[in-house]
Amino acid sequence: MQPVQNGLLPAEVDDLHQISMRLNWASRRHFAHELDTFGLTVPQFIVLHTLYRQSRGCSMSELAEASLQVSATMTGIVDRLVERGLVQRQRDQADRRSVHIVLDQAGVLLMEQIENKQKERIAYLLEQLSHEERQHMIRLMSLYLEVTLAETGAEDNISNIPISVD
Amino acid sequence: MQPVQNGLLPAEVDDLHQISMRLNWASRRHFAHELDTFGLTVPQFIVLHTLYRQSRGCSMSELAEASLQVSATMTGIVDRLVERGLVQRQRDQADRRSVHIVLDQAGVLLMEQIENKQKERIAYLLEQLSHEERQHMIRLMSLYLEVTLAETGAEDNISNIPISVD
DNA sequence: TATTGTTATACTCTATAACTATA
DNA sequence: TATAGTTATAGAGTATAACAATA
Repeated sequence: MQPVQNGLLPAEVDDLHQISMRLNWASRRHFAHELDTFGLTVPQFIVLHTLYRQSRGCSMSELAEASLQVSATMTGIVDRLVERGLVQRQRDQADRRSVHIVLDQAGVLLMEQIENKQKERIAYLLEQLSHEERQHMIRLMSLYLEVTLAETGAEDNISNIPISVD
Repeated sequence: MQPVQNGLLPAEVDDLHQISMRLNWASRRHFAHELDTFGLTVPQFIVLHTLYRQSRGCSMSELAEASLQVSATMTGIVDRLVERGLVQRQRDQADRRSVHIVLDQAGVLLMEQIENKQKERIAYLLEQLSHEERQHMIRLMSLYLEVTLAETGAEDNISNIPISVD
């Protein structure tokens, strides 16, 4: 219980360390099981989500960067999404090396279903809090996300893809 | 911007939905890369962490439950930890069906290193907040964890293993 | 019969390295 | 020569089903 800096207590560090590790793992498992009921894996969902928010589509390299993946991994994930008819590969006419990925109609419908279900769960959580606490939660989790992304070396990520093509 | 219930705004739901998804994915990737520098995978670390906090060891089924995994998966993970000399398998004399897993000396040393490094990162994050905000963060993330665990159907988890053997 | 744990199997993710096609 | 993407390869996690040993 010795103060360290800025009044920071070792017990606070221990608590948040423990909680963040447990939350990371429990969320991962929960997320995977929830998506499994829709026949999706987590990485597949991340790709669909990226495309869902970028309705004009993405190149493979943009998808890879947004998903924090190398391009070879992205090839396999997109292969399976194409097989399921959720996305389409389109050759770029301007630069024929590039491949443009777009959501298919079935992909859009699936994402609407999934995101609605996810938001119900978030709403349930937030209903237990006051308006002030909700704002606090959003701010603190954003901070946590920023610190995490900064260490991962990603300037940006899935919700805010660095698109240079325009 | 229509209030829904308890003054909850759709925009708040959207924000937290977006943030929690991004945080889930970014943490997963960050966590995996950090552990890779120690030659570990995330599931391997979860098992080591469970044993680290339960110094008397665990049975395979306890490990599986604490890690939110089925036992067949646990067998493979423990196999690799044994090969690396981080844990040991011991036959239980009382019930010879049961296998007791304990951390090896090398496993203890490795966990000390890793957890210290992780706590440095948490401390860096917390130093940016006031004491009140830190307490808020701990409380709100605990709440989030609880809701997640409740939906996963786990009464308990990695830090608080349901040990009946005693 | 029931329980504990392992084996067999099949699929997905992941990274690295080598490769093709295009610029 | 450099870039975009794919293929080949190897290893790890995951779940289901079948199985062996023990209770």
